[in-house]
Amino acid sequence: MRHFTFCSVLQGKELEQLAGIVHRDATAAHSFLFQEGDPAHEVFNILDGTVKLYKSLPDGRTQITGFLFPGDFLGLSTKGDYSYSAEAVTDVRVCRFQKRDMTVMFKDYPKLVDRLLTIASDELAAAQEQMLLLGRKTAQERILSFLRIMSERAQRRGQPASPIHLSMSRADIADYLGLTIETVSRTLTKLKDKGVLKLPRPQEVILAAGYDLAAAAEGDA
Amino acid sequence: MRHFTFCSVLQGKELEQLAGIVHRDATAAHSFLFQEGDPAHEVFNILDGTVKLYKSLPDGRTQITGFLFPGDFLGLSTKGDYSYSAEAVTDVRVCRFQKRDMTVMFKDYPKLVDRLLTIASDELAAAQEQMLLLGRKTAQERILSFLRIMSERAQRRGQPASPIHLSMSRADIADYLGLTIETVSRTLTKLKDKGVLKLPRPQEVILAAGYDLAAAAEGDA
DNA sequence: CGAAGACTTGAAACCGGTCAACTGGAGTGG
DNA sequence: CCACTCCAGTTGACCGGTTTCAAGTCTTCG
Repeated sequence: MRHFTFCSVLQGKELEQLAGIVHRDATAAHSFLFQEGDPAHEVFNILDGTVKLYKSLPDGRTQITGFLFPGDFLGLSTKGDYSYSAEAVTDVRVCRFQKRDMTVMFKDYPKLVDRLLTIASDELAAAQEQMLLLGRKTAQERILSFLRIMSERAQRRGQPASPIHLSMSRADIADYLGLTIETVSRTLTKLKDKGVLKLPRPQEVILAAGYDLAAAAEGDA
Repeated sequence: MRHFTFCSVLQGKELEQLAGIVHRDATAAHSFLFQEGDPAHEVFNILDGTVKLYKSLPDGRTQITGFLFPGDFLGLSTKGDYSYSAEAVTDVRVCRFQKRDMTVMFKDYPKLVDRLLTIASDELAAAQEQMLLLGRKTAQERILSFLRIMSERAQRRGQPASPIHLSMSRADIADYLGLTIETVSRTLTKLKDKGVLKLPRPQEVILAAGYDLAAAAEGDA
């Protein structure tokens, strides 16, 4: 299936109707799309770049709950206030629209409801998978799971499975996997020494051909 | 707000219409409602008892992603196959109906769509909170967070905030918090020795009056 | 070329895990 | 009625993977 964004679909079909409803916007790396506690009346669709979602404790400890890439939605299934923060990891382009306008779209395009539920279902399944990772996997399994996730999402965007380009820092990877930056770095080095992967640059991972990433990420030797 | 189940609401209003659609059922403790990989065509509403949802790794390591109590839904936002297993912790009574029948209900009761999205949104927020717990909290913070969650959910069902009745075993608590049963036990003992709580029986926790559980669960001294 | 920041590497400490023994209450049967 | 068994929960001693603290190295960019 071909990769596409919600916005581009809308453009093709209902451009005039949606003029003044859908807005395009650019956001610089490290700036917020919104923060925990902000009222959630906007929905975003990522056009380009990487966004991180996270929650923090009072003393600063942080857990990244997900990364967003082109085509992904943000804020769709959020009611009331945002319960997490969204920050641009790289420079980002998004399209945004008011949630109340989406209700209007529901009436005209009832299939959107189904699509929305599918997205919510996928998000929840990913969240449960991440709980398994955070609660029960070793550092090495977490790193391999992370590489697998990044590789599969790149493929869904039409990119090759390997090399994997990591647009986020070691600190972000650590905050996503519930580890420290040192453990992330050490574990990658160990995998490199084992011949599982190559690291020509810190942000580029080349997987060894024939390595069963999925099995290794689940602890199957 | 008064506690009620979806089923009881339906009963009052649309009993005849739904005859043959909604079924009541009893399930013994430790038996499955469904397992990971089963096709997801049923939706459940818990009437009585406790249910656990979990995912496992090939070697048996298990992460419980949530507990369900009377009034809670199960399978609502699941598309395709279940990506997790659901098992009765205690004897359980549920009401069940086919998801395809729910689509019919959508047409007659459009507010259900909104309610559905609210449930999905709440589930996702809880999942993110749990990721923060699993990725970044200490054993003591996890136990206190757990007690807080159990207490608040009991209150939503019209029960007092304390004493807290734990219907699940130490093993289930451990699998929910990403710990071992020994650490769960030790941490509870430590909190008892500090005077934070009393443990008249393993499944009954009495919180010290005036103790700020919410703050302690987030690491505020 | 120099500075700043990201990443890596090393050594030591520590929190929670592992392994093992003990306790206590519920249920059973002599 | 009491001894026995069973199993969940508790407690203790030790271990080890990950964190912490502290240097190093590499890259980028002015």
